[in-house]
Amino acid sequence: MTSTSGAARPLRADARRNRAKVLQTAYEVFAAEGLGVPIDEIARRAGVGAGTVYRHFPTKEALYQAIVVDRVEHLVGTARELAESADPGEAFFGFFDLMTTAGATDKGLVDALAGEGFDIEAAIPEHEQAFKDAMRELLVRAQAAGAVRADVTVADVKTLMVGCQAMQRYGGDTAPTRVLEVVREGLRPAR
Amino acid sequence: MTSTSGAARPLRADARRNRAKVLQTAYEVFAAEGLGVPIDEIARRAGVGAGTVYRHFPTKEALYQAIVVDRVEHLVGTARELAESADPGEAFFGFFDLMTTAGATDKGLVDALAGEGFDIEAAIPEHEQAFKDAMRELLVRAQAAGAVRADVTVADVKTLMVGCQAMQRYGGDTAPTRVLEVVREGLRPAR
DNA sequence: GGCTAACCGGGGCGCACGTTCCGTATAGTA
DNA sequence: TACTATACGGAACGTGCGCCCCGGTTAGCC
Repeated sequence: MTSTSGAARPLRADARRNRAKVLQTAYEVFAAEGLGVPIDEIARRAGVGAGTVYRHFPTKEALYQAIVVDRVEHLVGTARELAESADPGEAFFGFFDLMTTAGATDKGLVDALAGEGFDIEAAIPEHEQAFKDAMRELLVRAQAAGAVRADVTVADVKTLMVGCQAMQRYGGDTAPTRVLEVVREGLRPAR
Repeated sequence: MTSTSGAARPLRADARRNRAKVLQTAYEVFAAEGLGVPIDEIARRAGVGAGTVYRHFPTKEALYQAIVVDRVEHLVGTARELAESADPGEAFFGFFDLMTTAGATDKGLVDALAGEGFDIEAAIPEHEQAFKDAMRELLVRAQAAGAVRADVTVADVKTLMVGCQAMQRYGGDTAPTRVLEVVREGLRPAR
């Protein structure tokens, strides 16, 4: 939840407060209801005017870009921590679960990953890259340990994650446990 | 691509022609670009006025409901044919492929299944039911033949299909073959 | 050919949403 | 306390889209 870039003059106290409130509110609302929520609504829930939102984030896309970047950075951090852990297979599947769970709780992230509303890869290529790198680490280790089939690529895994997130979001009547279990099983080496 | 219900007075020739043109155009456009395309655009491409579209389909939702119903009926028919076929496992996975392929070529269907824009289950419960019944037939036979793990339900399979469609639609850089292969593998009985 | 009911087109209404503008309030400073 | 740069709020604007309406046209029938 930090700033966008280069150090401009320090914000006035009220401005910094409002910026934080907007960011926090937007994070919660987007996570709960997806990227379709109007700016006015976010402003209202944050207790500020719409103009204030636009002063801090020149465009709606800039707003959830800030949020998604933060989210992705966290995920990358977690992935790196997991890569240190003992069991490569456990680490990989732990991260896989984390990502799919994130999809269940954060509708905004799913929208973003699915390109619903804006295009991550084009908007923040370096974060996309960092994410892929972290995941590659987990993947190759798990594959070397024989926990994951050798022929899947990082792109495959990412695609599978998106699919699993869609399942979580969609499958209302299904317990998510079993469908995720199916995908995990499919990722294991052939019998 | 038939009518909605009860036999009203037969349509005039030009009306029937226009209705067909709209339906055909809408089918193609929705499939190619999803349900987000404006009615005016469909009217334009069909070579009619927007008013004409609304005379035949009182609402945008009614329009793609007509299309989705038609699509689902076809799929159910195919599922029943497959259920007759020799190898239950082949039949099941053949249908699974068919559904995921449908997702790749028909963006509108994916939107509809995912509840993006409207809710199938609420709108056309009897078709939803027929779809589930046909799929159950395929599933239990495949399970009895030991081709599919015994603990997955019809709802699970449907959820997995939606997920696979999302993968197709999303995974631009990935060859869809491998990710679908992973899911299929996961559906097989435990080793 | 003439008559009427059915149908057509496309302009227009209402609403939602992203974005901008400007008069007002306030934090920071001397 | 007085002064100013900075920030605030929310009314207002433009656009896009679903949907309706009405003057003109045409199919079907005598």
